[in-house]
Parts: sequence; structure tokens; C-alpha cells
Amino acid sequence: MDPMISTFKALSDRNRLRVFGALFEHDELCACQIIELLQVTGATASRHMGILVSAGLVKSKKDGRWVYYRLNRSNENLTGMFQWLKAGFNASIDIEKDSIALKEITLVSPVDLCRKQRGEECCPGK
Amino acid sequence: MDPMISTFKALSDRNRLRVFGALFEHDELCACQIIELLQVTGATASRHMGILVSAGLVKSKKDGRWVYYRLNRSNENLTGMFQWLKAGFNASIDIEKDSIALKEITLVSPVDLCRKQRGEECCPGK
DNA sequence: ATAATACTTAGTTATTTAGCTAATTATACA
DNA sequence: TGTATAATTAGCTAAATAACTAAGTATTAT
Repeated sequence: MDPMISTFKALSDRNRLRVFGALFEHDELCACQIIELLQVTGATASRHMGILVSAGLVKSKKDGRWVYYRLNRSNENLTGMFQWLKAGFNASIDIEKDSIALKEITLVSPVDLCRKQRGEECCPGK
Repeated sequence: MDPMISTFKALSDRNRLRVFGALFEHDELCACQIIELLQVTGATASRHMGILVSAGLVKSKKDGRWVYYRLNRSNENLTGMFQWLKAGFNASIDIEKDSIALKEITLVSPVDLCRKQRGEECCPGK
């Protein structure tokens, strides 16, 4: 597909934009953190991330069973788009909510987050 | 809808991107010229233009039976996006074909173009 | 007034897409 | 080696979307 179209398609979904906003604030996020932020199933989150990755907007790094995501800053063509997006997010309100939620999410380790996600009511601060 | 999402949605269609490319080169185009460029029915062209207009990317001006479109340069938020798009188009190939086609299309007046479109094989240069 | 015409709206159909559950893959741990 | 687990893939359904034809609206021309 035309790279320009796939870029716009990738960004024309609310949940994927939320991920993007999150990656502006947190350099790197793992899949389970994105699941937690979006409150969707792992399958859904994985599909969204796949779309962002194949559009070249996001890079993924596998580490054992874990997958980490970050913005693909090495694509120079996207620099302008990133700036435009960042400016737009500042004006957007409900990214604010995500920002707060993310602070909570990133407070615990991915290990503990996954434990929580599979219902093993555990976690630090308890 | 979130203005950011509607912007991306509006731009994530090949035909609408083609219109956008056309409006970078030709300040103003009327509906029949867009129909001719895209080679779609009037209804389809109208819907596409409606989407671009309601996303705030394009302005329309009605003059009698005719409707003219141009980029909405008054929205400051879009300036960056416009620049990014323009740079992207320069790298894109098949916009080139449209560029050539448009030169032909804009050679004749909208009046003659419409005449041709309804099958009255007429036109100047004949 | 009537007819023609440039565009839009309504209604239909085929395709795409976002979500889910279930099955699969790849890795870590007992 | 077998079991648990993080993530992906496959398969399904509901909703969105792009295309068309046909009907409607507003404007010009006869």
C-alpha cells in the first residue's frame, strides 16, 4: 500500500492514537502496558501494534516472551508528522486521562502487571 | 468526532489524497474537474469532497450551479500537515500522472468539461 | 412556467476494519 | 521434559466505508 495512505490509516483510529500519545510520554512500553491502557484483549492490542509497526511509525523489540514498543524516530520522513501530532495532543483533553492512567500503570513492573492481568490479585503496595 | 481522527480519516483514502495533491497545484477546482480527475460518478466525488470539507481541510464556495473547492489555509493547525503532505507528494510517483491529467482537464473551461461529461462530444481544439 | 443541468442526498451492495474468543507460537521455569 | 505464560494468528461478527444508481434540490436557460 502507498506509504502515505498506510500512515494515515494507522493514525485514524482512536486507540492507536492513544498509544501514540503514550509513547510520546514513555519512551518504551511493553505489550501488557498497552493492553492495560486501552483496556482491550491482548489480541486486539497486538493487532493495533502490528498496524503501527507495519506503517513504520513504531518499532518493536522482542525480549524473551516480552515485546517492547517505541516510536520509530529513525524515519526522517516522519519527524514532521511526529511534531504535528505532539502539538495536537497538547490541545486534546482525554489524552490527559491516559497520561494519568499510565503513571499508575508504569508504577508497577510489567511482571506484576501481567500477574494482575491474569487475575492473581497481587502486587506491591499491598 | 475528534478533529485529529477526522483529519486522518479524511486523508486515508487514495482518491481524497489525489484531490489534495491536485489542490496543491491548482488553487481552485470545481466539482466537475474533480469528477474528471478521479473518474468517478458525481455522487462519489461529492461525498469525498464532503468528507474533506467537514474535516476542515478544504473550503467550498458555491457559485450558481457550480461549486469550487480550495485548501483551507486559514486553519493554522493544519499548516504543518500541509507542509508534510506536500513534501510527501513530491516523493510519490502516481501523483505525477494526475498532475499531467489535470493540465489537460484545466485546459478547457468547466462549461466545456461538463458538456463533454454528459456526452456531447464537443469541445475546443476541434 | 418548463426544461435542462450541476451537484447532493438516499438507498443498496461489497469490502474493510475493530472487536471478541479460541488456537498457536515462542520463551521461561519447575 | 512438561507446564505456564506473553504475545500473535485465525476465525467470527458487527459496524463503518467506498462505490454505484436513482431521486431530489437549487439554479440557469428557453
